[in-house]
Amino acid sequence: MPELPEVETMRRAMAEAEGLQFANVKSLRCRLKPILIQPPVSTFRRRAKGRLVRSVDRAGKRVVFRLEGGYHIVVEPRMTGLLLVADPPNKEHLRLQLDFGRDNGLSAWYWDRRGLGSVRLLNTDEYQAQLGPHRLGPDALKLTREQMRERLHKSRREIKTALLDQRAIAGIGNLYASEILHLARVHPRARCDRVSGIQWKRIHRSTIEVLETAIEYEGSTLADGTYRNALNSPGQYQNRHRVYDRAGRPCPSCNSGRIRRVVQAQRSTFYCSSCQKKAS
DNA sequence: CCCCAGTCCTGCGGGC
DNA sequence: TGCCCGCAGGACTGGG
Repeated sequence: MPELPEVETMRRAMAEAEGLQFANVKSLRCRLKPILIQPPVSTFRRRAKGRLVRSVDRAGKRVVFRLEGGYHIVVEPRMTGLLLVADPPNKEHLRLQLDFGRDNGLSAWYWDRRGLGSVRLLNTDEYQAQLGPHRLGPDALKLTREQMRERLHKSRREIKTALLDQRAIAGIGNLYASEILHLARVHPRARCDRVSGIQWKRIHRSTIEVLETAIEYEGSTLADGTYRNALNSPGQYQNRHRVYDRAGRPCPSCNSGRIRRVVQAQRSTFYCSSCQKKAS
């Protein structure tokens, strides 16, 4: 499930397109229900063709190709989407081909098993409306400790649920929220308005630490094997998971507590009840 | 403001 | 062995 580290890994592979012209988009339709492509491929191609790729950025959990003329190609992988430059895990879930430049250019494929993701071409206004600051908060790797506290500390929500709110902070998903709170030794059910200053400091530091390390390891590939980097190789951060999907096993920090699984906002949360506290 | 359940979609694995 | 059902959780929506 691509979160910030996985999407950042995709972005780095796609950065090869910087300085090239967008050349073509092709639909590789499989028999499955098609993903959302907006506008339809022929219009997409006509509007984007020949435009220079000024930069390849990340907006939370989306890869954004910024084209000249104010256009943006926004790739949103959601649960099972991948951007590849090599052979895909299989052919039947290939959805789209994106070509940049000429002979020595870049061809990228969008692959998506469940098909919940999307690829969209947005103009400036559409981009602002759909991914502007009122829809997407500051990036989890860029905001300061004080910004993080300021954006969350008045809320009565539980901290784990609040970390998933992309309007508050962009990029953290279900897996890394558990990992961050375990490293920070903060209970996932702690109410934001009862989290102490020292705990905010630890949450902020842990956010940077977990996400940066996960990027170094090129993200997490879980047991279902879905996530791959652009060369179709698995990530390695799953080998460093502290709590995620490890219910019943001993806590890697205190070694005495067992990792528990609970459900918050219809999602699994993993934590250690002996080292993660609601207040301090 | 916030919470919850439902929606999209496919493949896997548990249970019988 | 085979089939069905529930679950995985990204983002979003509508109702309370």
